[in-house]
Amino acid sequence: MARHKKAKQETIKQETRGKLLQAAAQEFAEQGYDKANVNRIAENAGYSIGTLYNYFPTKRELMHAFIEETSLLHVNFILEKVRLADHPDKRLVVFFETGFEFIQSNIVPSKAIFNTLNGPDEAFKLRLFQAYQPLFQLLSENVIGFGISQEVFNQVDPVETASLIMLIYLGVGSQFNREGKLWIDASQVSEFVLRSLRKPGKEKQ
Amino acid sequence: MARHKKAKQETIKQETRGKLLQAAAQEFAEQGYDKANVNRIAENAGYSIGTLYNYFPTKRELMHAFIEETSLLHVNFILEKVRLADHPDKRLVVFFETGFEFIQSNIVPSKAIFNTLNGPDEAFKLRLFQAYQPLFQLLSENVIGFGISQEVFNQVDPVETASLIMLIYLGVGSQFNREGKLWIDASQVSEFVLRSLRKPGKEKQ
Amino acid sequence: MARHKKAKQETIKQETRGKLLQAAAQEFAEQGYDKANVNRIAENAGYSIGTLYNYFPTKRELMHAFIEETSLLHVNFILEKVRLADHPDKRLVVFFETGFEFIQSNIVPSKAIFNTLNGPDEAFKLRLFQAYQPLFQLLSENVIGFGISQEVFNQVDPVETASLIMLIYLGVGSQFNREGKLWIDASQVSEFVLRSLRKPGKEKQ
Amino acid sequence: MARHKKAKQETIKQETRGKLLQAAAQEFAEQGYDKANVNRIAENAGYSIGTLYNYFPTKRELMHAFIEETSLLHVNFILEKVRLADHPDKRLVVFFETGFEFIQSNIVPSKAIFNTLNGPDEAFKLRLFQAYQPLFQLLSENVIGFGISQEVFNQVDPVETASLIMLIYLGVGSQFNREGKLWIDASQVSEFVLRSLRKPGKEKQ
DNA sequence: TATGAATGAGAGTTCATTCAT
DNA sequence: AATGAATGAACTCTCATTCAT
Repeated sequence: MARHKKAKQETIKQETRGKLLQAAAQEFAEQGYDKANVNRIAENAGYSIGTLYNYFPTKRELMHAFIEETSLLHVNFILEKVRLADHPDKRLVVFFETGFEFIQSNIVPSKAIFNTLNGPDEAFKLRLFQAYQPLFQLLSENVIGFGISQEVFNQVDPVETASLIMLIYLGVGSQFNREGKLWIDASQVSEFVLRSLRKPGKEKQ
Repeated sequence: MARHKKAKQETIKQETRGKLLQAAAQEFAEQGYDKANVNRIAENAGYSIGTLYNYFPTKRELMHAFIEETSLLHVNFILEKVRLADHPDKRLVVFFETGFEFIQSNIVPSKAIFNTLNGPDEAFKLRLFQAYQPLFQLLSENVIGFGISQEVFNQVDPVETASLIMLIYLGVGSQFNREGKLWIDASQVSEFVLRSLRKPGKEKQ
Repeated sequence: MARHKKAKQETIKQETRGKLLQAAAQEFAEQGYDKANVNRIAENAGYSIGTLYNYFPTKRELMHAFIEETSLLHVNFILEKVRLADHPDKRLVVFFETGFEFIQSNIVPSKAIFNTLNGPDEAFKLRLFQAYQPLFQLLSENVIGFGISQEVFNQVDPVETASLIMLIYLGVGSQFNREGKLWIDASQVSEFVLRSLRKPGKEKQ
Repeated sequence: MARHKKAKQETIKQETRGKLLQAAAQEFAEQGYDKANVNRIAENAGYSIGTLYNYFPTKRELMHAFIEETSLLHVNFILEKVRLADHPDKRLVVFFETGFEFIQSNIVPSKAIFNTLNGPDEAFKLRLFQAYQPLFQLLSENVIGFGISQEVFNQVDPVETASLIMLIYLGVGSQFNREGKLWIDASQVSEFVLRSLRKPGKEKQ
């Protein structure tokens, strides 16, 4: 087989895979993992059920692939932007801003992720926690730890505080209306958190 | 039928119903609603499937009954205790303390409730939100609004802030290990929140 | 036990039995035998399921009792009236008149009977055919045979013709609207049949 | 997919559907709708229960499909033949002849249809009445109305008389023995009806 | 590479019947 | 004579998965 033909086939495969994952996200978001129907996923993606099974050997593997794919995008999107800020306050603000921005422009997969995050399946949860580990580390080291070392934030436990902030982020993020609008502004959330973190007398002007 | 006989039958019914609901809580907690198996619930409760269906006409109704029952206990447990405190700070502390206490002494039903709260079923969520409405009202009026009027708390939006606190409460509460131990102390959580709420210069000694 | 007490008990039993049969008729009429629910029958009769089973050992037996009871009333009602008429024409007219009259004043049990008559259960059908045998005999002997011997009717096969007339009677009788009104008059039906039976030149004036 | 492959698959589907419908007819005929067992239908057709449900989404839909299919055959079979006759007498004779012929060569589905026609399910009945509407129209217009206009038949109400004839047809047709033999000849039935319809002095030689 | 007809274990639900009271 | 809580076999329907084409 000619080399260019192989490359073309590869492209086709990636496209098919992408469409299937997108349809899976939709289904997982609407129905949750347990009620999600693989036949319907294949159909909505425009392929036969046989094709889906050529790409993902089981329903669980499909879910795994979806988790991996989405969380990677999610994490990278936030990571890049946060690191550009230099002040601890600014980093926290950017964290919530970009985080919510990602959610709002990816409502469907985000909803599926949030459902899974609080669902009963421990194996899925573990995968998600691992996938979101970089975000957690970013918060505890590059935001809170950084803020403490800069003497801008109170002497709190970075790990526990990072957990609380993650929890707030995910809690707020998981509640949006049908248009993907959150019920609270990113700025208000960061305000709330910063008031708790900042050393007295160190308020930003 | 003799009066005492009727009363006795009523007792029997309540006992059966209770056992079934308890087994349901266990199953819902372990499996989530969709994977929960009504046959297993009946069996674990020590009854046949027919008996379960004599008490609850569908799996959904069983879930509804469980939600109603548990959330009522949960809400009342917190409500009573919080109202006894007179200082806004104290009320918030008591809110988290009694809240987490309830969760720790009712791990199984709590887990089922938290799963549902973030699950894909909107109808269940609605029921839960309605059931937890009193708790939300307590926070926004009797804690935050009260704190603002006492000039102890900052001039924040009581409703939005109550939402954030509920979210923190539920987020923290939903993550406990097998023994029902939370990963963070109630006192640390209230510390975090109070630092954000308190007016500068109004810290409790 | 005193004799009058026994008699009183007997009366109570008959009353209970009657109410149960009435409720059974209603249920059989609305649902057909297979979908009929014995628990519902007991409930609608105002008794517990246990009581129903004290009177009728199985659902089938309940049906049998209902068939026996109703068909006996039905047959006797017609038999008595038809025999009073002396002219063959008149007998046929009375047959349809009293037959439809019975149906209209007993819509509920009649509907149940007609359903059963054309239902898939051969055992029930057999019972019904036996129960309606007297009516069939009345037609073939006392109406058609009588008409032929009186040289008023054509020389037809009395048995086959009786079957056709029974069929017409039951067919017409099984189609009434909600108020029990038939779609055709008894007189029109007997007209139709008499035109076929009567010898030319023997029309009644 | 190659064109001939698609066509082949279509053929397979039609074959499977046909076998399932045939097995359904058998089961409906023997048991009636309520006691009919879909698992048994699938098994007797030589397929798994899953396959049956790939073709018919519910038991009711299976029944609907069966009704539609069978009644169409039944009606068309009679319609074509009756229209070929030119004399009103002949048309009635042909109506009964071809009607009973169809029943005798399709005993199983016919039995299922007759059961349904007199069963308790109003929705099924409605469908059947609609499906047999053309036959009814044929009788009232092309047979009876035609006979009256030709001055061969008495001045009867065409609609009511058509109903009576339909009723006789269905009543006679629904009673056959195990070999599908009816208890009366088509000729005897048409004799009976024609004697009632024909104008005096217009008897066919 | 893509297809989709076929599968069957497993789920929720019904209801005739029992029996201790 | 009357009760009704309890039973469990049987039923309809779902859907992840297979495999021959």
